[in-house]
Amino acid sequence: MKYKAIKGTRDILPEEMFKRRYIENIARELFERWGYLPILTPVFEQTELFVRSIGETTDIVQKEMYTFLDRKGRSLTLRPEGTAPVVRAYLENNLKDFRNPTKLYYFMPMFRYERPQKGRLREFHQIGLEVLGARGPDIDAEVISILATYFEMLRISTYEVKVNTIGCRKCRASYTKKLRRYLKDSFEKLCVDCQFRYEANPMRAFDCKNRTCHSILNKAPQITDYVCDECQRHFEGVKHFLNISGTRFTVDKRLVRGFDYYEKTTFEVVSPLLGAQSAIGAGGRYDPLIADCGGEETPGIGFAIGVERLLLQLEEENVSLNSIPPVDVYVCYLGEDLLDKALEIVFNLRERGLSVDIDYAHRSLKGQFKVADRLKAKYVVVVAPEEEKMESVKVRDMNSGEEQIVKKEELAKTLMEIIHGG
RNA sequence: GUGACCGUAGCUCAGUUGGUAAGAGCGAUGGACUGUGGAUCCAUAGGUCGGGGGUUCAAAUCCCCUCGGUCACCCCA
Repeated sequence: MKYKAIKGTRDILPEEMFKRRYIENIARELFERWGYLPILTPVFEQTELFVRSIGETTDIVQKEMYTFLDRKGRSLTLRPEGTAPVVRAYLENNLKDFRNPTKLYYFMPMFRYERPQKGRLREFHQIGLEVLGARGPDIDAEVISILATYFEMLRISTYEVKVNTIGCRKCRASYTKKLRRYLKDSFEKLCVDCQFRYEANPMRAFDCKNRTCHSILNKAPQITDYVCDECQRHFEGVKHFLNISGTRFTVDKRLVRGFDYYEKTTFEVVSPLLGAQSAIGAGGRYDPLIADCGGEETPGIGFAIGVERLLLQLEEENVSLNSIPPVDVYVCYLGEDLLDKALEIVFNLRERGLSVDIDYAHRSLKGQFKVADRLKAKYVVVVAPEEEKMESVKVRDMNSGEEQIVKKEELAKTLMEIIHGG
């Protein structure tokens, strides 16, 4: 084979497409019931949008973006995440005048140049949701609880919702000083990554899995103990409203997000079943982002779910999803000269709304039945000379094996009745 | 970007110390059953042994490079 799907990408074949459509449909149904509307943004954007929103020093911007020049030398980037594009679209289209707050959801592919592993691809898909223009902790709780509700609707049970606050820019600045002061004494013991983080963003050290770092950070001052009064009140509010909504969650003081635009509330849904890439969904509040993108001061919050990880989780939990649906009727014909008659029936039944198929590979009758079986056909209609003489066909119930002769003029009605009516 | 393991038919795999082993099962197609599927039996098709180079009389097998996969680090959905 000459060509292959490029590293970290894959084809999504029919069987998986139906599973994806199922989880997508559940998301649509749920999100729209809660007042969220769909949006789709272009796969690429000006590189600058991502650099400024996600943050110059983040891994995504520094080494994971698919960035290229177009034919006029403009730098473009395949979107690595959904929030910045949605914010851009919100501002560009003045969506605040359409609905305020603006509640949106999306289902889009994302691109990151990473080394593929379980639950991590270079092209992957996210189901995401954003609320622009709502400031209070009540909306934070709504966003987190819709995420949890979604998992419940999918019958996922082995997961945990973690919630934290990372403070706003003001309180984070003073906290960062305190954290640096604490880390200074053990600086030599930190791993090289954390030594780098010490300067760039010391809070990220809480994510470090290095044992030494982990134990050092265990005794470090916690952001939750140092946030300003407003952030503290906000966080208490989030927990309060989460309790009202009946959402189960745990507070994880080590939960830090990787994008610069987050502040205050952060949250994550993790599963113990997925290996190293355990976050199925995650998000947070990003109040500074909209102003950073050139809009007026507007609060925002949202999350994204990794579709491939969600599918892995469903697999791990043995949740059975409908895949390729069976056909209602498979039409067989005995002899080439009855093809015309068979096709008339096929078109007629399709017009009535039944899913109908026929053999185009000129198989023997037995071969046609085998195909019917493989397609899980509920009924087979046989067009054959003997019945044709009586303007009739034979109808076989593929489950029971029972057969009956049916007048052609009554065929559609009869089939509609036994398939839908019964 | 780093490391470990792994690439043989559409799928799952077997292939001995390098020496007629290019093989099995499943699947596909056809037949036994000339008008009937899900069972059985038979037959057929399908492979540059991931790719390239090297060692050798001889390479799926040994060596090097490369591409890809898997998992972990890292990062994150």
